[in-house]
Amino acid sequence: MRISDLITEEIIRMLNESEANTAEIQRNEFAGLLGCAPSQINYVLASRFTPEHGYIIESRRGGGGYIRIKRVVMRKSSAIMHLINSIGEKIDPLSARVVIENCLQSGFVDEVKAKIMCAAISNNVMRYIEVERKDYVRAAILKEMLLVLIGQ
Amino acid sequence: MRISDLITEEIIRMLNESEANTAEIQRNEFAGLLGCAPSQINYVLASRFTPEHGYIIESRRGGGGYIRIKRVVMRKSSAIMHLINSIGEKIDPLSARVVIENCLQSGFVDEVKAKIMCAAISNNVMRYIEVERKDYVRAAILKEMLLVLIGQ
DNA sequence: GTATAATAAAAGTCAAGGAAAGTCAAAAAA
DNA sequence: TTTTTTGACTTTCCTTGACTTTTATTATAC
Repeated sequence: MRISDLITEEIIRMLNESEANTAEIQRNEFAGLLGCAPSQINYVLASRFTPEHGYIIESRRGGGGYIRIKRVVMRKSSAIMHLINSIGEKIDPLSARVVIENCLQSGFVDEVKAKIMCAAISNNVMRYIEVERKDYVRAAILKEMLLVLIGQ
Repeated sequence: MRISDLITEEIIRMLNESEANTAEIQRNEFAGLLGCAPSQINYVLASRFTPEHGYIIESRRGGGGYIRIKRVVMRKSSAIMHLINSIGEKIDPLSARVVIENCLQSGFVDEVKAKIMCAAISNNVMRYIEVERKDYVRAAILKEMLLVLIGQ
């Protein structure tokens, strides 16, 4: 079996194990582990983990450097639609946070947008709402904001 | 983990704790605390706390010397602060739209963020709120979201 | 007592070296 | 021919230490 396939499989395995669809490696260490030349990692990333394949690579040189492979979830809009449907007509604060965190991890929103969304459903807002309505209002706000994302 | 990151984190922490967005250190003491060479402090400041990053450094040598790191609060922040104050405790739908439009025009937000903010205070959300409370809830949501922008 | 000189206590500069990742072309394998 | 593998070389970033400059304090001269 090709070493390239080994590398590919190992990265995929790491991605599958990761909650955030992200694998982080140290190139030299990783190469040593799999018994190949460090630059072969670059070859595999360049040939099989491109944006066209649905991946984003970040890296950093120097001491403590790393290579981070992110799997971007395609069919963004259907994923968001799914999220919206899962919310239903009400949602508790914690679940709402999870939904937003999910969007952030999946790359549907950046950090600022995530913060804006959190702010919109924060306790500072919700204290103006009658207790028995909070979950419904929270769901309404969240869903409206998520709908915007589908258009992007 | 890199020592540079430690230094960075510690400075940021001090800045966050400071009311005046200012951190003051003694280079040698600080380096000793974090276990690094004193000149590494200079490296971190030169590479991560430049004016382009939004910081200003002042220092003084000799006995009782110091390094002062100021986080520059840009005009943006005070402008947004002003906006928030102008909203008060309630706002009607039209004025809210104007505020958001303002942020868009001023470049404080991009189009997607503006749409998200509009969505959060849209009629689809507001219909869950009792009529006499709508303006207050709208103001609360809007102000919370604007607060996020100050951090950017 | 004041002015000057010596000393000490800081911070600044810079270059060398090390620790990573990136590039590219040639050789090998499929 | 195309894909894989390797290694030499490059670039970027981090760390350290030797040396310099500035400022404050103390000692000395008058």
